[in-house]
Order: sequence, then C-alpha cells, then structure tokens
Amino acid sequence: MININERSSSPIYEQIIQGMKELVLKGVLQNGEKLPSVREMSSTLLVNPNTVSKAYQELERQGVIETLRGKGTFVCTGGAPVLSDETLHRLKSSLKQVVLDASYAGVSAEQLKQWIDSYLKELRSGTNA
Amino acid sequence: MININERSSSPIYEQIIQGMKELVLKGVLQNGEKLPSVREMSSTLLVNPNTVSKAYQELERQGVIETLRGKGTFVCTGGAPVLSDETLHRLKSSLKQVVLDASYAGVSAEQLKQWIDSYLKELRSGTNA
Amino acid sequence: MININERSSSPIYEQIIQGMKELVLKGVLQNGEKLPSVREMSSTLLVNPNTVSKAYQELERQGVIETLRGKGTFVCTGGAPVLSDETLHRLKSSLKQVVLDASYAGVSAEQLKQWIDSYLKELRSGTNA
Amino acid sequence: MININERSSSPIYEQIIQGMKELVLKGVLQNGEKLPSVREMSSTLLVNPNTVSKAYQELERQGVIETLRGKGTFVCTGGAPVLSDETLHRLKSSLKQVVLDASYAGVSAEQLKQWIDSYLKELRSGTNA
DNA sequence: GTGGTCTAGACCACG
DNA sequence: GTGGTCTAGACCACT
Repeated sequence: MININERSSSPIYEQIIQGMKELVLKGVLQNGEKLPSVREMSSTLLVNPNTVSKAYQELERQGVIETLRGKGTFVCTGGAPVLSDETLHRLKSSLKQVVLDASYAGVSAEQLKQWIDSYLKELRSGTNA
Repeated sequence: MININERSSSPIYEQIIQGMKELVLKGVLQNGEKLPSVREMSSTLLVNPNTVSKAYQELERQGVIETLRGKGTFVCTGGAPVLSDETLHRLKSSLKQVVLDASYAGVSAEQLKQWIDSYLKELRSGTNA
Repeated sequence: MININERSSSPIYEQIIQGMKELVLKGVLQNGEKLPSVREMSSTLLVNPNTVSKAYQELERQGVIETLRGKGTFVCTGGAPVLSDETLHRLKSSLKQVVLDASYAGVSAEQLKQWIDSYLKELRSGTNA
Repeated sequence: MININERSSSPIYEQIIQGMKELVLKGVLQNGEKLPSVREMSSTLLVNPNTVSKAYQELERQGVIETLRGKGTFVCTGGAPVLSDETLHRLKSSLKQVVLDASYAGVSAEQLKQWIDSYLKELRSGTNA
C-alpha cells in the first residue's frame, strides 16, 4: 500500500510516515486497527526492520499510532491536534518554498490551489492518485 | 537582505538560494545586476564561504544567475521557465506533503490558499513579511 | 482492585506487582490470606495468564507471597525487610532519576516531599487516591 | 564524566541522557557550550556511535541540547519547562513506585526526603556523589 | 570535521 | 509472536 522511492531525497522512514498518515486520513486504516508488524512491513517494503521501527516510533511520538507491549502497533487518531505556533510557522515556511519554486517554474497560484483541492478530494474519497 | 536561521531544518545553502530567488522576484535584484562576491556574501551572512559557493553554483545550475569569469556573478532572469515533468512532479509532491501536514495540524484548505495569496502579494509588492 | 493500564510505560506484570504490594500495605490483603488463582486473576484483569504468573513468581521471590503446592497462593508479610546494599542502591538511583526529572520539569523538592507524605497517608488509611 | 553501567536495567542511551542532564544541571556543561561529538563520545564511553546519537537526538527533542548542521551539538538550556499534566502524572507515578519499594525495604519517608535534599545539594554544588 | 540515514544481524523483555 | 536495544560498518549531506 505504501510506495517507497529509494531515489527520493526524503529518507525512507519519512516516506513510510507520510504513507501511513495518508492511509489513516483516507480511512484505509481505521482507528484502533492493528498495523502490520515491523517485521511484516519491512519484508513487504523490502526495507530494513530498523527503518520501519524508526518510522513507527516517530508516528507514535506524533500521536498517530500507539504501541501495546507484546501485542503490536495500532492506529490511534487521537483528539484535537495541537496547533502550536511552531507548527504553523513550519507549515507556512514549507508552503512559501513551494510557492517560490512554483513561481520560477511558471506554475500559477490557481494551479496550486487546484492541486490542493484535488489532493484533499483524493484523501476524502480514499482513492489513490 | 537575506535572513539565515542556523536552527532551521533546511540547510543554510538552501536558505541562501531561497533568499536570492525572493530578492529577484521582488525586483530588489534586477536582471543583469552584479551580485556580491562569495567572499563578501559569506562575511555579510556570517556563513562559511563554501556554503555560499554551493548556493551560487546551484543558482547558476537553475539559470537564476550566471558567472562571467573574472567579472563576477550576475542576475540572469532568463527566458521561459523550464516546465519539465520532473519539476512538476517534485512541486506536486512537496505540495502534497504540506497539505498532508496541514490536515493533521487542523489547518484548512482555505487557510492554505490564503497563505499562498498573501505570500504572492508580498513578492509582487517587493516588501518583507 | 488492581488497575491495569495497557498504555503505561511500565510492563503489565510490574503493575500487578505494584498493585498487590499496595493492597498488602493498605491491609486490604491480610497476612495469610489466600490470593485469587492465576487463572482467576487473569480473567479478572483481562490479562494474559503468563503475565499474572510472572508477577506471582516475582512477588514470591520478593517474599511478599508464598505458594503452597496444591493449596494456593498466600500473602506472607514475613519478617524483617531485607536491607541489602544493592536494594538501597537501586532505591537511591530511582529516586535520583525522579529528582532529576523533577528538576527539569520545574517541580520543587517541597512538592516531591509533599507527594511522598500524601502517598504514604493514602497507604496507611487504606483508601484509593 | 559519564558512567555507563552495562549491567544496568536501563538502556545505555538513557544513562547517557541522564548523565548529560546531570552535567548540565551541575553547570559542568554551560549554556551554549559545545558537546563532544558523537564519535568522540562513543569512543570515550566505549559505546557504539549510534547509541550516542540516539541519546543526543532524544536530548534535542527534550530541548536540552540543539544540533547545528555540520557544526556539532550544543547545550541549550531553553526557556521555561513545559509542565504538562502528563509529565506531572509520570513523575508522581515514578515517585509512588519508589515510595512503595522503600516501604517494603524498611526505608522511612524521612530517609527518602534526606536523599532528595542531599542529591539536590550535590547538583547545585556541581560535585560528584 | 559534523550529524543523519540505512543495512545486517544479534539479543532481550514482554505477553 | 511483538517491539526495543545494541553493535558494526557503510554512505551521504552539510559546513
């Protein structure tokens, strides 16, 4: 379900994190559902178990999943997200970077907004791109 | 003119690249204008010369500036932007990442679009945030 | 009578041990009293029998309970406590860790001492927090 | 400066974290001071670099230190600590565990309080136990 | 030089 | 069976 691109500049564990978040938002992974074990995931993605483990730990830190000792890892789409100033600032910075690059690539604001809508629609409908 | 944040998650040379691009788009740096030398820039920004050098090289590779041997480095807001498939794909990926994180942070699509407009306005008016 | 928190960082068998010790100190479980069997306990706490078994074994090793073959398991608040150097050292280490974390969390020594008293009072009165 | 006990039940990276926090509180490591590099530390402590790295990353997450890309790691005894309910709860639980064990070992509340004071004094004077 | 990422393979605690 | 820890050794990005 998750695509790993070894050539991507973003590290594999980040790709797993993003992939899992997508699956959760799309509803493919429901709240409380058990995730594939670290070993399963690692053999599915052809990735080292440690890498998967790192992704799971980060996801747990972010409150997306939780680990029950000896039982496995489970989706836990917890309460309201924390909207810290720092989070907002990071978000705005990333967006600025995108807009700046888009300007240089000749991509219009309208195009960007359209992409946002289409991606959100994709998330809500639970389909793949 | 360019703000460097040593603690930012994005590398310093990237911050320089982004800063230069902003200055060009804002019109602070005009086409054909001479840029400060690597040495000047590095002492202004309190940054390692190698880092500035790397930024300049990347900016040249992207066609934003050009180096004339013995004369210096100049802005060159050359012809039509390169709209390669690969560029588009990277742009969409980055945007997806932002939208995904925004979803988890509880930031709405409308807010994102507003941020895009306000940043573009900032670029066009040539002011700082 | 014992609360198990699957999400706690301390393992379930430790929680059982702590819970049993509390019950004994509070006098809820009297000296010589028979404890529920492993099977009963495990179905009461909704916990794996192996986990309860491990807790009982550890409690027996610590001299808190004793098993009479064929008869069951009994509370045995035996003679003088073992005050080995090793026990003292472990105790001091754990306390150090708590004080260190408290320092970083901005919790005062007075607050810690107050917590100690209030917990001891809770134990002596046999009530729950 | 940091003692590692391979036989301890607490993982090595935790021991490093605790050790570093002690050094910072004692003032042995001043605010802004550079820490030994991961490689140095690992060869000093006779521990794998990855283990040191894990400790440093966790310390950064806790705001005790900060990493400047390519430059190294530095002490950053940041602003006011966050006194979340969850932190308080964990602290109280740990303390309860200590008090309970102390009760069984025949260690009095006065003794515990004395240990707290003596450890804090040790921290403030910057000496070793 | 710095830290960050990844792999391979081992051992252990927990349930 | 689960995840957590540790080692060894490699490669890479950044300054």
